[in-house]
Amino acid sequence: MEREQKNIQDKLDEAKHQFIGTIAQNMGLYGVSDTNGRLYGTVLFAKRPMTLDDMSTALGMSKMSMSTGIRALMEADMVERVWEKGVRKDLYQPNDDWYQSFASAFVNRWREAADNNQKAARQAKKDFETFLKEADEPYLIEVLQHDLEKINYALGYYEWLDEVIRIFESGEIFTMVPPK
Amino acid sequence: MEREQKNIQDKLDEAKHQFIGTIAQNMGLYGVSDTNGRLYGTVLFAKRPMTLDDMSTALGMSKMSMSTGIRALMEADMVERVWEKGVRKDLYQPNDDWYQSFASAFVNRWREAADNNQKAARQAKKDFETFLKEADEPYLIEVLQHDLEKINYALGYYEWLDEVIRIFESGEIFTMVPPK
DNA sequence: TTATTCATAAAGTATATACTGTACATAAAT
DNA sequence: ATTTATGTACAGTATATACTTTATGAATAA
Repeated sequence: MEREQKNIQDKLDEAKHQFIGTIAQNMGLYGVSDTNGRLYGTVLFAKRPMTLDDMSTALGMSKMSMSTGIRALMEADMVERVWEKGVRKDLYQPNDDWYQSFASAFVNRWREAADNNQKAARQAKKDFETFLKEADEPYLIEVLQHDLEKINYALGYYEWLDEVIRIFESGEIFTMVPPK
Repeated sequence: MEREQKNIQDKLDEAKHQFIGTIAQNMGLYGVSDTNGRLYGTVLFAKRPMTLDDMSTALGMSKMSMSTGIRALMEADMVERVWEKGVRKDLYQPNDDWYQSFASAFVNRWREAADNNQKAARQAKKDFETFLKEADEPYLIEVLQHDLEKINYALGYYEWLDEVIRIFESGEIFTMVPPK
């Protein structure tokens, strides 16, 4: 019987390992590397908050990697540091609001890019319009009009994108598609 | 006057270069590398469809890079090959439905990941439940229940994510947030 | 058929990224 | 005050990625 329980334990570890491997593989979408994904999975299934040394032995990797990895996960708000009486080492546990993590990952990635692009497009539009006033060679004028069309299209798109991002940013997405 | 027009042309090129640089920088979000982003920008503003040689001289990079770059952009549906009578070389022009590109980029990235994760979670749940039936050591049972909670949470999340992706996939997003 | 032009494959090189081991600074424990 | 434990900076190494040059195969033109 002892033997059999041991087998279950092994099989459980194997099943968890499998699952963690899969989600880690896809965690690049959240801006988290493969290895840090496995790190997150390990912390996620731990029954208790883990220390860097725990993680190091669990994954068979250097403590330094755990240190930098956990920092990345903290910045992505995927783990949090907790304090426990009498424990000197830093302890980490999963911050497992995946819905919020998704929204944050999405917004963080797109917000800055969208803003930069919009700003650049506005500047380009201003420039092009100035050039158009100065130009009098037909070919150049034609080119400028063509370019302005492109820019105006881009500006419309950025407005739209801005609105889409805002839906995730404000949490409005959670009323449109309610969490389960 | 000729001199002045030349100046405008230069300034225009500079302004375009600036804009292209900015959008290229952020195009990583679409799964497109920096350089391929500039390549797209170049094709976008070209007055006529471009050949690989055109691009090569425009960007000062090897033709081979243009070849692989343009293939990546084709796969991302950002450029298309066009045919012109009497022209032997392949010609490419921008496929500039940015709204659709955004939706595709989003869906392509998340759909497969979400499906994989969901599948893995279902499998894990099945495994865990089997183990739970077999187990009779209290500690092990406790661990299994803890793990099952995590998995059930994950499954709920994947359902939600699936629905979010579906909104972009089906184009429903365009009625929720109409293009400008 | 032969010659030429074009796109791409293969191999090589340079640059960036991820990980490790060692060493150090900080803070708790004695 | 001294020692010990803990997290992180730094430097070095290995692996992956991006780009170029050279070579090859396919298709058109002569």
